[in-house]
Amino acid sequence: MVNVVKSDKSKGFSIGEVVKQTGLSAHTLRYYEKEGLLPFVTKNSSGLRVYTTTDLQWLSMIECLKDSGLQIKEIRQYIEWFRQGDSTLQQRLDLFANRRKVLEAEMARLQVVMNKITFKETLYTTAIKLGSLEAADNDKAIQRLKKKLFDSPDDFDKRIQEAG
Amino acid sequence: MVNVVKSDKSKGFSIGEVVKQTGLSAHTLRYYEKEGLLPFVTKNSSGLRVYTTTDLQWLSMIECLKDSGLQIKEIRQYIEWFRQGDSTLQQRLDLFANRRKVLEAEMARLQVVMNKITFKETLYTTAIKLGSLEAADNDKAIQRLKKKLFDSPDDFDKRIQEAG
DNA sequence: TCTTGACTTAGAGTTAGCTCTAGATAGTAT
DNA sequence: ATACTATCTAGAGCTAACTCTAAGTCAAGA
Repeated sequence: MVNVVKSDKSKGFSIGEVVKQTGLSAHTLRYYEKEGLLPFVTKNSSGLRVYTTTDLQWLSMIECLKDSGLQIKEIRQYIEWFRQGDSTLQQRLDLFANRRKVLEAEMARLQVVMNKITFKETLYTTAIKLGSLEAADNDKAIQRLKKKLFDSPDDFDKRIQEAG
Repeated sequence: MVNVVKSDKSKGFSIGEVVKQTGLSAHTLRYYEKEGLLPFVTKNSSGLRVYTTTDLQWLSMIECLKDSGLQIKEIRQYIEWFRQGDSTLQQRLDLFANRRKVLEAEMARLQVVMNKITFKETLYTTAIKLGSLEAADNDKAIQRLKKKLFDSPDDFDKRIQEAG
């Protein structure tokens, strides 16, 4: 009934099997390959792609690098460095060190946004309780919270309060 | 020498002044307006935009919502709710509550990525010290660290190790 | 043999969020 | 008067990362 492309597990996986394992679409897998992210994928005598366990490991690494905010072309650069061997260890270390710094900055940024959003959540909860946004804005507890959260010397909000 | 458009501070700011204050480009400010994010901006008798302090407050709010991951059309929706008054308090509260959940998930995700990147940084530091990536991979301390970080039951990396 | 379904390719289309261009106007400086 | 600068509009162009289309190949099942 079901027509499954068998790709002889000892030799690797078909693109359909990789789709199931990774959740990526076949389109995306071919796109990644065209962009140089999967330089190890081979084809069988019929022209079908055969993915090895190493290719799946690379897809996992690509996912990690993407999640860290790297662009496709930067991931390709990393893979090229990998293929060049130990002479590029320093470049790759630099890339990871830079990623860590970017991630740290991003997490700090998100924490600032989180504080603002949480304040708004409190503000609107109070507004619903009191019946209007204006009443909540004039609420003493809300004003104290706002002062506590945003009246630090270098916060932009000290000068320009957010609307809404 | 310098030709500054004077927009009578008591009545507001020119687009050039807003560019300086916000760091956004004039193109972007007009684009936001076209997309419905600045429905309060008026024009003077010459057809030039005049921004008020309220508009600057909205730009600050827009920045916050964008930073929280909201799309432009979702921000427009929020602004429409705001203009509709207290009858939409619940929708706005829901939006903020949802934002907080999304931000929490995003921060958790970033922490996972951070662990992986930090491991890679340690791995490559060791590789440079030992002279090759293979030597670092075989290093006992590295293997212990890898086991400690990634051998939890539901980590994908338990089954598919990352390459590179 | 015919059909089905998974695969192949080259290349076009999509989306978000800008970013820029061209040509016009209005006010200021020399 | 002339030049300069800031602004205006409509609409085209750009980038990243997909996402899809059309037309074709290939192997297995009824």
